[in-house]
Amino acid sequence: MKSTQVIAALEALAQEHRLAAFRALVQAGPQGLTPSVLSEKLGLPAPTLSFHLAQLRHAGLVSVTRDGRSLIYAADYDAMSGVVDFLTENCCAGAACAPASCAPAAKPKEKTHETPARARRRA
Amino acid sequence: MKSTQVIAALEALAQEHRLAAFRALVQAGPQGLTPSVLSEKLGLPAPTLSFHLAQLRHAGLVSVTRDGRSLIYAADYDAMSGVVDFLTENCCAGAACAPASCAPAAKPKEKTHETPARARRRA
DNA sequence: TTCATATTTCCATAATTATGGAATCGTTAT
DNA sequence: ATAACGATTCCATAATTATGGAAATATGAA
Repeated sequence: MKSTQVIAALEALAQEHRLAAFRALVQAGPQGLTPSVLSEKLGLPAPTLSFHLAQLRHAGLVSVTRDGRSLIYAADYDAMSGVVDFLTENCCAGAACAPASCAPAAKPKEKTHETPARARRRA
Repeated sequence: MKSTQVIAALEALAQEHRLAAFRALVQAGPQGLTPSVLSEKLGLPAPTLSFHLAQLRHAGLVSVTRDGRSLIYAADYDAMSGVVDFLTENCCAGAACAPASCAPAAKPKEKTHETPARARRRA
């Protein structure tokens, strides 16, 4: 996954209402939820919610399908998985950041480094 | 980890320069890097970098210590781990989103749901 | 058709975030 | 002291994002 995609996803999730919406969609599972249900659940006016859902959609985190007059938004698990993988591989010290469910690896050693200034001070 | 903290962390990482800085710090390991080194590495003017490092700091993703005239920024692995855990637990379908390094669990079943409109249409 | 419902787009406004030069602060060397 | 260095804060400006009412669009019902 490219870092620009990851940034888009993080940007999308880094907002109270969007994170809440996404969590609700994850909870709802593959069958998803309609904007009106989400609007009710989250207490957001329709245009505001629509704006946020569009953000999530553009970030590739949710998909939309139509069912009659309703749209159905559903979480894209693969996309989310990609984000988590990126963070785990690039932004954690490898295995050190694996979820608790995995056999926890040792944290990177705290080898206190010899900095120039410290050496100078001692001398 | 509270969702407000997670949002702060995602917000911090959802920016090109900050994500790059954080990745560099993760790569650098516990001994960290100074702003001048980062400034060089990322090609950012000092005040701009300082601004972004402050964001990362406020989000709790990096720590700062002083060594002589230099400051030393280091990635906070625990914080990052907390973020990944939150995303894995709350924003993926549980095990479905675990990193590839873990035994991959089955994806949530795509049980195509019976929506009201679909039922109506058939009737 | 005409009407009602679900949702989005449009738009103006408010609020937040990013940028980088100039000035400032803390630390070390002379 | 004073100079030099590393880094931050200050500040004005530009750019982006969020908000929600009003209007428009699409679909299905009467």
